[in-house]
Amino acid sequence: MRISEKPGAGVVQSVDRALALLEALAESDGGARLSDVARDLGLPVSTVHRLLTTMQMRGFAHHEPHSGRWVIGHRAFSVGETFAHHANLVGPARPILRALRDMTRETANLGVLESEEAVTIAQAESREIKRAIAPPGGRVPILNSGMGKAIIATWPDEAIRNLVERQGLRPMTSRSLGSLEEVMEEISRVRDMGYAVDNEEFVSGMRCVAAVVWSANGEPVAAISVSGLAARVTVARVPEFAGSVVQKAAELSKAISGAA
Amino acid sequence: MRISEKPGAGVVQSVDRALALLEALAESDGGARLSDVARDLGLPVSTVHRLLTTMQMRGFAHHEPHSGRWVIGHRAFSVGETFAHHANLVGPARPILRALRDMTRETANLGVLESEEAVTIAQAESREIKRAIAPPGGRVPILNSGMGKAIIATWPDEAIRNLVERQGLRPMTSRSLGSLEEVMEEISRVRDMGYAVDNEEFVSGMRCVAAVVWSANGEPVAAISVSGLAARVTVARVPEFAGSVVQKAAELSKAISGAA
DNA sequence: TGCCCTTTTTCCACATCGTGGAAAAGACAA
DNA sequence: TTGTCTTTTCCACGATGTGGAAAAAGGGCA
Repeated sequence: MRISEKPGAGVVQSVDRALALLEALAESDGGARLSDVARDLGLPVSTVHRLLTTMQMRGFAHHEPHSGRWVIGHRAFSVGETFAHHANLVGPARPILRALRDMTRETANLGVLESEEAVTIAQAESREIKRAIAPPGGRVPILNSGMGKAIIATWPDEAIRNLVERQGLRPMTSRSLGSLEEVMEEISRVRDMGYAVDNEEFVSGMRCVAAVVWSANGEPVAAISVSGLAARVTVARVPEFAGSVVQKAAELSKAISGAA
Repeated sequence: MRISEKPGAGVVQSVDRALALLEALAESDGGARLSDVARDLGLPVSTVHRLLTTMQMRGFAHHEPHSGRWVIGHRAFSVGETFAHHANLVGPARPILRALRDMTRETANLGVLESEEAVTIAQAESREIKRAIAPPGGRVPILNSGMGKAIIATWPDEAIRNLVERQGLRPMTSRSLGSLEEVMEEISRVRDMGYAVDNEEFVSGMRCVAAVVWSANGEPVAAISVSGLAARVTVARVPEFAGSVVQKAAELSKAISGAA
């Protein structure tokens, strides 16, 4: 991997080289020797050495004392890990949310759990009715939300009971879940169907259908939902909406795992 | 995170800054804005902008078109991944860690030794308490860590003495091991029990129970642990946790031996 | 042991390259 | 519209990165 390409305008040469170097280390299996990477990149050893020691000081590169080989450092690992958090969810999700909005004509949402609440992190608003359960950034109790229920339905029963015990239930409308039994029944319904419904449990007059989104490493990281006025998102049409939501949730799961 | 520290000798300023920038992006949840990181790092916006676009060209940083926020790029992720030639460990470990997390409700960890420190390479976070001893990529001195002790307990005494002599002890809390005698006693305890306990020896208030994972050819390659607040992971419950940890460690050992 | 060869590390003078102020271009809100 | 914010571009200056070359550190081999 020569560093052939001339440093495009407005690019910091040394940084560009350092990143190329990181990539070279990543490719080399079992670490690379200074002089080898230098040759591969077509750079003077002294230059590569300086870059490597700089990256070593920040833990992005690591010099194996025994083999004398350079490998990717732990810091590069921990920094890269955070890529898997939800910042990168939003990007791929947007076109999917828009498609979902256009299929259903209702508002499409993407949400995650954060400190035990469901948080909407992206949204494609209905073109017809500008009213959402929660605006982007808005928080809803997990058990009063379709997205929340879709996510925790993947948890073991024990964890769910625990959650209920820890934070209690907050019935906000007459239809909100009011007891642990109701919660467990509802959860088993969600598991059977493969999607969750918020049936006017947070705001009356608003209904919502949600499905879970899986990360590459098998964690339920988010949920996608469609929400709208109960008068339009009728009980009868829920299965229809659910089909679209489940499909799009699967699409997003795939998108965030596939992209490398 | 100011970049305060003067650029040590022999370090490339721009590269050092770029790496600090990556760390800042990683820390900021949900991305950071140009002017904010610039302020945080104490650097001119134009400089930060130049560094970011450089990193963007290589996919290490990514500019969310909608929110205008900068996040860690996919390349940083894929490069960081290779940190572990232990990759073949991490894959099989994930479902096992999740199961362990669900059995215990505490955070489950997988770690290896690297250049004489214990490094966490995978984790299933507790759903209830988001606080870990070390995040993925985090390093802990071997003798202040349950995982570290579990692994070196398989070494001959001579090698352990040698390690202690070479790197000394770093008592980080009042309970940390403080002398070679204490270490050897502790190690023999670990051997008797078949698991290691970090009893607030690295961070006070955090306790951890660990067991070793064996490779197909009988090398102690890793350790699995459960860690949590000392108030929840009480001394009385340690044997209970240990049962789960030992079981899961054995399961992983088997999984990585059976699989090619 | 001593010698030779390879690789890593340090050093330093030169000028390239990164720097950061400032101005321009956008982006929103009122 | 106008004002205030942020992002992006530009450019002259000199601090900073560069790479050749020399010194140091390994590592076989006899």
